Amino acid sequence: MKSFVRVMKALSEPNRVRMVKILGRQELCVCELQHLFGLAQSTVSKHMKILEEAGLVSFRKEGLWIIYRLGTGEESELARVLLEHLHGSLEDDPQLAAMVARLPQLDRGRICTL
Amino acid sequence: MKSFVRVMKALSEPNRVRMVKILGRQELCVCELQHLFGLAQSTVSKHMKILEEAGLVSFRKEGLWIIYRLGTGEESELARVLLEHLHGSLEDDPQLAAMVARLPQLDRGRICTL
DNA sequence: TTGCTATATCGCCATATAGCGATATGCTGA
DNA sequence: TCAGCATATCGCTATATGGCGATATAGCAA
Repeated sequence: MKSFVRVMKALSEPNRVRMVKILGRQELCVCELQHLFGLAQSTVSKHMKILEEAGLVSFRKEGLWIIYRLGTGEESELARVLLEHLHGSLEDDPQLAAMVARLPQLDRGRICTL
Repeated sequence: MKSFVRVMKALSEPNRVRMVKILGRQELCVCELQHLFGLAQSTVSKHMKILEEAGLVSFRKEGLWIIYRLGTGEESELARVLLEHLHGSLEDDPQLAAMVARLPQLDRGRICTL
């Protein structure tokens, strides 16, 4: 029950859902997410922790950057089912679409060392 | 996005998840749920409204009783997927198991007209 | 080492929500 | 009509959570 609720809560917040959707397109570091979403760095970091603890995303370190990517859902059957459902859903969300449109212009080196 | 979050929020609360699980076994009126869960009537009613608005349960009236049953998920693909996932999951939750064990003794006529 | 940068964590505030009791609504039966 | 019961809604309180800025941590570079 605890892990079930953990996954459900993680995807009960629109910005976190969008983060998962975005990471489904390409992996991103925290400061890229911060610029895409217009949120404080601490807020993004907190969201990613919640998603990571739910088994929805994972990360690797690359120098100073923590690069997040979509999880495989292998730890949690529920996470796997929801990641699969999200793949192809919610594409009509305006805020998500706007961020997806800005994805190609993202330049990690330029944005993060500002 | 709004309907997605509505469904996820509805199943982000342990007691609501248990209510869905219980209704997967048999339909119940509000006062039966109230007695099973040991919650105030107003609390149960509020939970059921949230689940109903998410398309996870439906109800019919039978005299004074409002009898809730599991939804079919036909309005929401996400609801359908989650109801399917829940079928057979979380059976190990102690509180849920305790309530399931008490299900056979439930007697609507005796409980509700106390 | 020192300085710089990216991320994580902490402390706080505003809002959301689970819980309750009290009250309103709605149906049934006398 | 009126009385009584099941359910819904309202008002409130305590806790949870999303947001921020400030600070701590960690890694790279000089």
